Amino acid sequence: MGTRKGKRVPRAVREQQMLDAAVAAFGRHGYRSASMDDIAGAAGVSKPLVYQYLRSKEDLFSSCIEREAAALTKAVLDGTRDLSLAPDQQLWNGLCAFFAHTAAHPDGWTVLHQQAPGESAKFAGVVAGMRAEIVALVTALLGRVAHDVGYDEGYDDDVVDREVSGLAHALVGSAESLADWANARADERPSAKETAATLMNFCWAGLEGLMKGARWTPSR
Amino acid sequence: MGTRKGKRVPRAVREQQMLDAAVAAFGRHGYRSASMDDIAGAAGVSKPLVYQYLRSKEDLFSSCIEREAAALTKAVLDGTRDLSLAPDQQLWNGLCAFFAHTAAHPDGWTVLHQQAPGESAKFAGVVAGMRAEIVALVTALLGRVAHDVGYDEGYDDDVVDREVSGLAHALVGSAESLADWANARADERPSAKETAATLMNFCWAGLEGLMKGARWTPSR
Amino acid sequence: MGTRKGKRVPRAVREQQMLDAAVAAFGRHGYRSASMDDIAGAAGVSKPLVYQYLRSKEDLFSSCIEREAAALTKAVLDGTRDLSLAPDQQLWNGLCAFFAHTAAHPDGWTVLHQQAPGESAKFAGVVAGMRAEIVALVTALLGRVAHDVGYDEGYDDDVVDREVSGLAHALVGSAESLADWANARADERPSAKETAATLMNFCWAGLEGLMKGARWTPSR
Amino acid sequence: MGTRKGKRVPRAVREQQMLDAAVAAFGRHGYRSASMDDIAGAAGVSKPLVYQYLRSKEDLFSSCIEREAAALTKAVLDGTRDLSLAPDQQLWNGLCAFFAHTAAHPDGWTVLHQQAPGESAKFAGVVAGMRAEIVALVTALLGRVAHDVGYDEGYDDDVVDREVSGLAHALVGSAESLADWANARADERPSAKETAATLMNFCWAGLEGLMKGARWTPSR
DNA sequence: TATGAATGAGCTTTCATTCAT
DNA sequence: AATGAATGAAAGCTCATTCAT
Repeated sequence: MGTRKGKRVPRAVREQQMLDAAVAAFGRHGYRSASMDDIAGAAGVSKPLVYQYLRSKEDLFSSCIEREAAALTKAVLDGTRDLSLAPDQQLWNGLCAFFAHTAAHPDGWTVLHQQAPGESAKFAGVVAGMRAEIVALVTALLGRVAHDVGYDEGYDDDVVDREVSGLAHALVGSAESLADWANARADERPSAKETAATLMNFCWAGLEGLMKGARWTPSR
Repeated sequence: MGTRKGKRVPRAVREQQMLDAAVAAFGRHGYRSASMDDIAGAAGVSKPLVYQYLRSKEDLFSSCIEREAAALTKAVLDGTRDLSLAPDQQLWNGLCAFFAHTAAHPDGWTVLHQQAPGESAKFAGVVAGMRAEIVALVTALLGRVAHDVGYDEGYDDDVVDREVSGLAHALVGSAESLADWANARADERPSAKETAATLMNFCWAGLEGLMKGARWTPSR
Repeated sequence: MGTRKGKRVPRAVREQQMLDAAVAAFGRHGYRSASMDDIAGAAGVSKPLVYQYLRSKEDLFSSCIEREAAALTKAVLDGTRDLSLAPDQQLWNGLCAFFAHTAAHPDGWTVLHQQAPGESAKFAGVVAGMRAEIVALVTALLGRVAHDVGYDEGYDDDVVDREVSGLAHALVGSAESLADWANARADERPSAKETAATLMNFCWAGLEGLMKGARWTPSR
Repeated sequence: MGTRKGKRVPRAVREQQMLDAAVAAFGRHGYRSASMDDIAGAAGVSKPLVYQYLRSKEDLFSSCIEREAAALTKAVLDGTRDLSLAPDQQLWNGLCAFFAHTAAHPDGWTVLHQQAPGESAKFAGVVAGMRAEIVALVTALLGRVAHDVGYDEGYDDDVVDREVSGLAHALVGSAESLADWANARADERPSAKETAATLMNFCWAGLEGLMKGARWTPSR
C-alpha cells in the first residue's frame, strides 16, 4: 500500500525524494546536525544510495540550496512577469508570490535564509546570487516609479541610483524578515496576501512620500 | 611581558577571554563547526579549564548568546533613554546605537542573528526575548507617533495595535537586514549614521504618510 | 564501430577482457585499493556481469594470479625446453624469456611479485608454487653444472644439495629484483637481453669459481 | 600487574607502543587490511589517541616506514663502520648486520619490503631512499675491490662504473630475497651468519672471478 | 588554578555484493 | 547476455567530555 520496501524507482524520481527529505532535515536541524542516516531514512532509502546519487553531504546541501533557490526565484519572476501592469501592481504580485512560496515551502525557505548563509561561503554564494537577482528586480521597479513620478529630475543619476538601491535592499530585507515572522506563528498565521499587504502598505506609502521629496534629517 | 605561559589570571577575566574567543569562533564557523579545541586554543587556555568554567559547549554557547544579547539590548536602550526627545529623534538615536554596536561587534551580531536561531530552540529563545524587547520599544515609539498625529482617532484600539505592531516588525526586520548588509562590505562600509539615515529616511516618510491615512490597496 | 554499448561478446572473450582490466587495476593500485567498480568500468562492462563470470573479488584476484603465473611459468619453461644445450646456454635462454615476459607484462609481474604475497596466504600459495617450480628448474641446472665440473666428488650429496639449493634461491632472488629494477626505469630501460647479461655475467663467473672450490670464509 | 587499563603513560612512550603495534599489523595484514581499530586495540589504547598522536592512517604508515627504514639503515651502517677492515670483511659485517636485523624485526622488514612499495608512491619514496643509501654503500665497497685488483685499468671509468653499479644492485637484490627466504621458514631458520655466509660465498667467488676478467657471453 | 592523557559515541564515506528486469 | 537500482557492513576520522596530576 503505497511506497513499500524495495520498490525500484527511476533515478530522477528518487533524487527528488532525497532532496525533499534533505531539505526538510537541513531546514529543521541545520546542516551539521542533520545526519545522512536521518536523511536517507526519511527518504525511505539506504545511505549508500544517497551517496551514489548526490555524491557527498556538501553536494547534497548544495543541490538543496540550488533547487530551492531556483524554485523561489522562478516563483517571484513568474509573479512579476506581466510588464504591462503598473509598478505597484507588479510589486504586489511579486510579494504575494514570494510570501506564498515561502509559506508553502517553509523548510526550503529556512535552508535558504537561515542555514546556508551561516555555513561556509561555499554555500552562501548561491543564496547571495538569488538575492542579488531579486534585489535587481526590485531596483528596476523602484527605478520605474521614480521616473514616473519625475523624482529623478534635478538630481544626479548617481545619487538617485544609490538611494533607490538602498531602498530596494531595505525592502527585500523587510520581506525576508516578514516571511520568517509569518512562518514562525503556526496558529493564526497571516495569509500570503495579508503579509504582502502589510509590507505593501508600509513601503508604498513611504515610497510615495519619499519620491515627492519628503525626507527625514536629524535635527542636528 | 605579554600573555605568557602559566599566567595565573582571575576567574572573571579568564571567563571573558573564553567568551571572546567563543563568540569569534561561533560567529565565524557556526555552533557545530567551531570546536572546543579551537576555542580553548584561541583563548590561550587548555580545554579542561573551559569546561571547568563554562561546563559544556551548550552552556558556553548560551553564555555567549546571553552576553551578546544583553550588550546589544543595553546599547539600544541607552540610545533611546532620553524620553524627552521627539519620537523620531529617539528612533534615530536607537538606530544609530544599534548599527554602531553591530558594526563594532560583528561576530556577536552574527552569533545572535545568523547562528543562534538556526540551532535548537534552546538557543533561539534568548534571542527571541531580546528581539521582543526591542520590538516592544519600537512599538511604543510608533504608538506615540500615532497618538501625536491623531491617527488613532476613529479606529478600534485593536486595529491600531495590530497595524502598529506589524509596522514595528517590518522596521526591526529592515534594521536587522541592513546590519548584515553593512557588515558584509568590508571596504566602503557605510557608517552607522549613514545606515541609520537610509532606514530612517525610508521608514519615517512612510510612517508619516501612513499615519495620515495614505493606504495602498490592490486594484482588484 | 568499435566497442560500443550493448555489444554481445562471447563469454570466453569477455572473461579475458575482465582479467586484463583486473590485472592492470590490481597491479597499479593493489588488491584492496582496486575497486570492482573500477575494474568493471575499465573492462567496459557492468559490475553484475563481473560477478556473474568471476564470482567474487577473491576469485577474480585468484584467477588473475593463476593466469599470470601460468603464463610466466610457460614462458620460462619454453625458454629452457631445449635440453641439448649446454647448461649456461639453457640458463641464459630462461633468463631472457623471464625478463622479456616481465617486461611485456609489467602489471602481471607486479601482481605476482608485489601484490599477491603481501595479501593473505590464500593468494601467496599460487605464487609460491610457481616460484618453487622455477627454483627447481634452476636447481636442476646447477646440479648439472656441478656434476660436469666434478664438484660433487668427495662431498656428501646432502651438503651439495643444500648448497646448490641455496645458490638457486639466491639466483632466482636476483632475477626477481632485477626484473623490478628494470621495470622501474621507464626511460633508458635495459632490454631483456641486457638485464639477462648482467645477471648471467655476475652469477656465471661466480658459479664457475665456486664449483672449483673457491670459497669465502670470515677471517675469524 | 603489568600495563593495566587507564595507565597514564608519557607521550613518547605511547607513540612507540603505537608504532610497534602498527608495524606488526601492517606487516601481517598489509596497509589496507590493517584497521585502525585493530592497531589501537593492539597498542592497548583507544582509537582517538592514535589519531591525536599520529594524525592519520597515512601518517601512521609513513611513521612506521621511516622508523623501520632508519633502524635498518643504522644497523647496516653501524656494521660497516670500520673502514680499516678489508672490503670483504666489511661486506661480511654489513650482511650479518642486515640479516640479523631483518630476522629480529620481521614485521618491520615485511613492511619495508613487501607492503610499502606496493602502496602509493607516497610511501615507496622513503623505502627507495633507504635502498639507494645501501646500494651506494655496496657500490663503494665494490669500487674499492675493483681498484685493489687493478680491474679498472684499461677500461673506461664509465664502463667500470656501470658494471659495478649493476653488480651492487644484483647483490642487494639477492640479500633482500634471502632475507625474505630466511624469514619464511619458521622452523630450521638459518642464522643470520649462515645466510650471510651463503650469500658471501656466492658473490665473493663471483666477484673475484669477474674482476679478473672472467666474463660470460652467449655462444652467439 | 591549570593541564596532558585518554576515551565513548557518532558521523561521513566506501565497498563488495545482490535483486529485479 | 547484461544492467540500473539498492543495501549491509565496516572503515577512517572527529568531537565533546573527563580523569589524574
